[in-house]
Amino acid sequence: MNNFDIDTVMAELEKHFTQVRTPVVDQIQIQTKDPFKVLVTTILSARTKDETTSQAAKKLFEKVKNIDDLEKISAEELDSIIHQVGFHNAKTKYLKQLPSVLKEKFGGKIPSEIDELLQLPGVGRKTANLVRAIAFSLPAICVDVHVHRICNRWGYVQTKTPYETEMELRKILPERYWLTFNSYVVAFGQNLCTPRKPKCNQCPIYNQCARIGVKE
DNA sequence: AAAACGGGGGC
DNA sequence: GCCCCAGTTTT
Repeated sequence: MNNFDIDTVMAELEKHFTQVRTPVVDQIQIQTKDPFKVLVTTILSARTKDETTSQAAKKLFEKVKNIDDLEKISAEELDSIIHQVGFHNAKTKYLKQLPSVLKEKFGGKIPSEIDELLQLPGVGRKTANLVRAIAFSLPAICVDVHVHRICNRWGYVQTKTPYETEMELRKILPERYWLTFNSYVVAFGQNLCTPRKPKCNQCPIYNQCARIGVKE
């Protein structure tokens, strides 16, 4: 039934989903690993499509390249640039608060620890972990809805909340997979292992999966 | 624990 | 038109 083996699963995910899609921050990362840009992009990306986030971020970075630029830009202009991302009213507010919080608490530098990142406006656990992983190449497990759903579906964890999933994965997921896990699982979750009607008949790891909660 | 925030894309 | 969505904050 459930022959779940994380090495087999990761090998299959690498084989099938490396090229499919990467998080928007990875697209930005091609150009820079600048923690400021990674942080801003990641805040903008919350529950927003990558393509939309990417367009807004690129436009924004033409005018705003660092904390000082962000401090100077007016809320109106900022909003006009990022209006196409979802929740832009809240995100405009967060970005306007960001420079003062960074300067007062962290000496104007982007912090790399989770507890520090969580003090920034608009940054929750998912964003904090993603910034830590992408901008600083430090161990982090980024749990979004895909990771939470799929790890439970596999039977790899049995958890109620994304936070519990993160804590459990910290214990059982080999650290060599931490940086890539989210990208692969998200690509897998978008293309095959969708919330409803997953394409189990096409799944390369069908025999690894407990299919908990899957209606076929 | 539940509601609120929001525009974009698939069908 | 309707349904879904790579979260975080506020009530």
